[in-house]
Amino acid sequence: MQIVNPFGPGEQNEKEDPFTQPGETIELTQMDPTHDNLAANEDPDKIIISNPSKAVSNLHRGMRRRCLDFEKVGARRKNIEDGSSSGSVVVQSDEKITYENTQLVPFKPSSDSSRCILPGIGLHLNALAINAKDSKKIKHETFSSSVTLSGSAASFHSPTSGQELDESLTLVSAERDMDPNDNVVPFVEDFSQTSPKKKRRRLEGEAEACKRCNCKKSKCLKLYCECFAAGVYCIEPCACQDCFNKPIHEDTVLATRKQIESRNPLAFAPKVIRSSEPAPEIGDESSKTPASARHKRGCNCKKSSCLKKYCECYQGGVGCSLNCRCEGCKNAFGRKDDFPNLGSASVEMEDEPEDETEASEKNGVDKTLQKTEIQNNDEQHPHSALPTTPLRFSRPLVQLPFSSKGKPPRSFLGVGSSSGLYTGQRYGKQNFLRPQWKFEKQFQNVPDDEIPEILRENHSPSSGIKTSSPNSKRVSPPQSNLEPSPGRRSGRKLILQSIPSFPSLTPHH
DNA sequence: GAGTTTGAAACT
DNA sequence: CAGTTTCAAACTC
Repeated sequence: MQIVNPFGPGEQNEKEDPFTQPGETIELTQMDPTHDNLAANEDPDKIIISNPSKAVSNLHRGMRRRCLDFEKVGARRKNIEDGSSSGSVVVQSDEKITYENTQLVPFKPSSDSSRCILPGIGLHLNALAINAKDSKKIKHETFSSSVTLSGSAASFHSPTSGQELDESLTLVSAERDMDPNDNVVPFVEDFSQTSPKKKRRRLEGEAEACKRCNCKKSKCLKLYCECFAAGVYCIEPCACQDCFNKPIHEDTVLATRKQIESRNPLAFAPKVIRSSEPAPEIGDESSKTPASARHKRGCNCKKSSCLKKYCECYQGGVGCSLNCRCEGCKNAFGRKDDFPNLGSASVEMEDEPEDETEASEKNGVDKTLQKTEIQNNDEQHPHSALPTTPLRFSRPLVQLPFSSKGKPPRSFLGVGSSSGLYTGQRYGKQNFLRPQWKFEKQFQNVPDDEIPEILRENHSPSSGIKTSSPNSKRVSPPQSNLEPSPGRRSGRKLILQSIPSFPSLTPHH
C-alpha cells in the first residue's frame, strides 16, 4: 500500500516520508501478541506504523483506540488482510467493508441535536447510537461491551479493563461498518453529492454544534486540527480544505499520528486529566472529584487570563495547575495560584487576598456550573436512551458557561483519545447510555467500592503524565511512571497487557 | 462574515 | 530549550 502524501512537493519536513521511523515496531504488533501473523501478512509496501512510545503511551493509545476511527480502521484492515481476523465479534464479512463507510456512518442524518453536543468522536459513535435504534445489536454489543457499561457487559467482561476497551472499540467500529442495518449508504451518498456549502447550510441551526474544524493549511493532519487532535476523522460538518483526515487516507492519518506521537507520545492523550490528585496512592476522597482534573500540560496564557476559551484549561473546564505557565491567571475553575488546593480549587472559596472579586466571580461561575449541571442532568435524562459511548467519557468535567451560541467547546470533543477511558471504566456502569457530560458529573458520585481495583489503580493516565514533566510544554514520555510501585504495577500491567489483546478479543475462527 | 486576537503546535 | 512562525479557534466588530 502506498501512502498518500498529503503534503505538497514543496512541503517541508513532511515531504520525506515523515511517517516511518527506523527501528520502530508496528504498533499493533507491539500491542498484540497475536499480531505476528498480521504483521507478517502485511503488504510489504504497506507503511509500518511505528510506535516509539512505550508502556504509558500504549496505555493511552489503547484507550484512544476506541476513539480513533482511523486507528480502528487500521486495525480492522489488518484483520481483514489477515485471515485470522479477530473478527468473530467484530465482523464476519470484512471484505465488504469500505472505509468510506467508516466515515459515512457518522453522517447519518439525524435531527437529534444531542449528538451534536458531542462532536468529534461523539459524532461517529453517537451516530452509531442513532443507528442503533435500528439495530439493537449494535447498541448492545457496542455499548454494553464497552467498558462494562451495562449489565450485559458481563459477556465481554474480561479480567483486564483495557481489553474491554479494545473490545468496545473493535465492536464499535466493526459494528458500525458492518451492520447491514446501518443504512448509511443513502445518507452517505446524500452528503457526498452535496456541496460543502449546502451541507453546511443544512447542518446549520439544527446542528451548528456539530460544526467542526475549519483547517485550511494543515490538511487536518496536525494537531491544529481539532478533529485530528481529537482522534476522529473529519466529517461532514467540517469546513476544512484539502483534508486528509479521512478514512480514505487512513494510512496517511495513521502515519502522521505516529509521527506526531513519536515527537510527543502524549500528543493524543487527553488534554484534561482527571483525578490528577497529587497523591493518588492515598486514595482520599478528593482524588475522586472531577474538580481535581487538570490540563495535562497546562496552559500558557498571557492575555486571556485563562478566562477565555483560548485557554485550554478553561476550555477544558478545569482549573489551572502548577503545570501552567499562564500569566495573570484568573481561571474560573481554579487559578494556578490555588493549585495546591487541587480538587477543590474550582469549587471552594479561596482566601486569595489578591482579588476578592475573583473569588466571588469564581464562585459565581461555579454556581452557574452547578446549576447548569443540575439542569443538564434533568435535561439529559431523556437522552439516556442514547448510548453513551466510551468517547464521551473524555468530555470535560463540567459544563462550561459557554456562550451564546450554545456551541459546545470544540475541545470537548473528545479529547481525543484516551482521556476518559479510565474514568469511563470507572463510571461506566452507572452511566451507561448517558451523555458524556453527565457521565463525568456523575462519576464523582461513584462509590469507591464500585471502582474495580484495577481501575482504581490505573484510572488516570495523569499520574504518569503529571510526574513526568510538569513544566515542559512538550510532554516527554513519562518513563518514570513506567515503573510504578509494585502495588500499581499489577494494575497497570493488566491494562497494558490487555491492550495487546485488542484483536484477540475475538476468538479466532 | 470579515477581521483580530490568542495561544497551541510546529518549526528553527 | 528558547525563540519564532504557523495555524486555527475564539473572539470582536
